[in-house]
Amino acid sequence: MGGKKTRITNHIRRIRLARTDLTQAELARCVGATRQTIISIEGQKYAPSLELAFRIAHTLGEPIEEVFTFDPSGLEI
Amino acid sequence: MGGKKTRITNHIRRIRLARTDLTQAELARCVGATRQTIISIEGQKYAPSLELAFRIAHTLGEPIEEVFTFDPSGLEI
DNA sequence: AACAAATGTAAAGTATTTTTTACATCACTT
DNA sequence: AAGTGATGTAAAAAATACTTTACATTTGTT
Repeated sequence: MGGKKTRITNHIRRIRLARTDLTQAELARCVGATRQTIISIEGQKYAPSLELAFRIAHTLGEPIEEVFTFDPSGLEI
Repeated sequence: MGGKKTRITNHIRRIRLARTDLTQAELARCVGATRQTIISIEGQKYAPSLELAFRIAHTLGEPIEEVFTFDPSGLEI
C-alpha cells in the first residue's frame, strides 16, 4: 500500500538543470518516456527501471552511479 | 504479449562464476531476492529493477556498467 | 543405485513502474 | 488580461518485475 521505499536516490533534476537545458518534457522525449514518468522519478516517487535509468544517465551525459545513488543498508528487515 | 525486449544485457553468470563462488541461491540471498529471480535475470528473461541491479553489482564487486550493458539503439519506433 | 546440490521450467499471484488523460499553478510575454 | 511554456497532482489502466510453490534435469558423491 504505502509503496516499499526504494533505497535509490536520484539527482536528475540537479544534473538536468546544471548540465543541460532540457525541460522535463524534452528529457522525457529523449529517453522515450512520458513527462509524467520524469516528474514522478524526479520527485523520488519511485526508482526507474534499469533501462530507463541507463537512458536518463546517457542523455544527461553522466555515468549511472552519478545520477542514481544506492543506500546499501543491509537486507530489508 | 511477447514482452517488450529489454535492451539490457547482463553478464551476471560469467562474473558470478569468474569472480565469486556464489551459487544462484546464495547470490539471491545476498541481494534479498529469490532464486527464481536470479535464474530469470541470468537467463535474460527480463532486466532487474535499478535497485536489484545495484545490489547484484555490489555483491559481485563490479560497477553496474560492467555487469549490465545497454544497447543504446535509438528510441523504439 | 541412491542421494544431494545446483540449475531449470512453469504458472499464478503480488508489487512496482509506466502510460494515459485531465486538470491546476506559476512565471513570463504580449 | 489573455496566452504560452514549464511544472505539478491525481487516478485508473497497462506493462513489467518479483515471489511463491511445485516439480524436472543434471552432476557429482557415497
